[in-house]
Amino acid sequence: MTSERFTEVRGHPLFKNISDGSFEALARGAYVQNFPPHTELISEGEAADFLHIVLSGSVELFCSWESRETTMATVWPVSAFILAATIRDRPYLMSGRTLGKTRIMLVPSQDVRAVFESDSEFAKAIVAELANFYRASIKNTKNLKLRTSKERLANYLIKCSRREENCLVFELQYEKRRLASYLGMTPENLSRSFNALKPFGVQVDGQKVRLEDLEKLIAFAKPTDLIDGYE
Amino acid sequence: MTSERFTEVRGHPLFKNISDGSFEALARGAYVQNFPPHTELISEGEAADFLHIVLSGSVELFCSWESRETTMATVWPVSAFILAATIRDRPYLMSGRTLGKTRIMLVPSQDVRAVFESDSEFAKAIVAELANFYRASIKNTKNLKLRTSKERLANYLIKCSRREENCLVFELQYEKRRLASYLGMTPENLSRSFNALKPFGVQVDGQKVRLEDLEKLIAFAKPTDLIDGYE
DNA sequence: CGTCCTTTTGAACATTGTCAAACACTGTGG
DNA sequence: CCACAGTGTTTGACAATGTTCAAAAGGACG
Repeated sequence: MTSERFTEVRGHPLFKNISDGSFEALARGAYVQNFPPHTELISEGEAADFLHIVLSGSVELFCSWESRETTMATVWPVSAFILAATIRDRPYLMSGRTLGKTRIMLVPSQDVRAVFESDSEFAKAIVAELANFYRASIKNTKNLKLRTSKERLANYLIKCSRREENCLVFELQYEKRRLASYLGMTPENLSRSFNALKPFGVQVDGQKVRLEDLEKLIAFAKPTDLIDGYE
Repeated sequence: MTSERFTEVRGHPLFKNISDGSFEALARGAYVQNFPPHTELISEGEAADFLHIVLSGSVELFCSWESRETTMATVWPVSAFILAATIRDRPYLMSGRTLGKTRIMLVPSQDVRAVFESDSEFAKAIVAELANFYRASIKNTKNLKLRTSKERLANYLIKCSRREENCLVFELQYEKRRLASYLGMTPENLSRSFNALKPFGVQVDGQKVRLEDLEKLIAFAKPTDLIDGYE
């Protein structure tokens, strides 16, 4: 039974409500591959031949232009990426590389498009997923255009804390240089921004972060669901 | 015959392939309204009660946070906006105001969601639309994070020229203060950026722009479809 | 002709980026 | 176990970029 091969992804919002037949059709041409750290999986400009789904590890999505580079997002399990390029049969707009050792499920784009045409439950799930992606991207733009780098960092830290039930001590999920790039600044500037947040109770030691006065930090950062909400 | 009321939008990608019955269902509760210039149609945070479609005039989408404001996009006829909020039944992430005198078609969100559930052609059209919006937003983020303000302006001008069959003389479509905000800078900085582009053949007089050396400007701006493409 | 608004210009300032060096951390190989 | 290279982080001095404030110039419109 083919559909039992990919139980890990069956519960993902994209596949939860589709028929067994549709899932079979997707699973038939799909395969799972293991990648070592720092492997470039896709490059911007390439044809979108496969829908990628991260099963374990993580993938950094980044973009380049004229020898500059910026981190756009990090994808954690279990999530799909480059869905829009796949469904529209357009070239990737972002490149992707593994951070740690990473397991990826690859589904041929033509199969995704075929099932999209035939299974309206799948089409609906794709609409929900794309709408969420779009709204996340709009929030990101607001964050970039309306806030200074210090404010972006403060709100990022609050978001980390919220994600772990408002825990006041946590580890940064990835290197500071990547975090800096994600937040739209240089590593040097990130380092200085951390220092500038000390008066608001932000303590950093390596990857460990302690928020000693969340109230004060929130008063400074002024987070709002319209920018910082998970949806 | 209800469906003959809204012939202007029948050819829009969202509605082109849907059944007459579906179009009727959308048209039944829909209405068209005229708005004077500078009228706020929607405010971020509000419930998305209607899908908006610009029939004539134009609408500025903008966002605010802590007394700062930024222009996110301008919507021209015939285009829908805030589709993602409508379909997901979430609050608006952006506010919208008319620029000139503007005619808007308003379709109740619940009708949009109902037809989305019943008509798979409509669902497919929505997928295409959302995917395009998402990719446009990613391109916008790349533009903001990878380029300086001068480079953003140069590429914007090239895009204007391209839109009019590479015409070297054209008018800016809206005020410079809005353009500045859209490009992520202050009006003062925009003014200086225009001056800084003079060596590349950029001549500005009021709203009129002349590109006297497109080759040179392109050599400076280095446009790419992966950021500047219309799709 | 004035009034209001936008745009431009200038100067001071703030923020962010660049470059170079020091430092810390990690893992390797002797 | 230590020396060492390689990488990432922090710091300082400086440069570039972008913002703010104030004022002048230009346009639109009654």
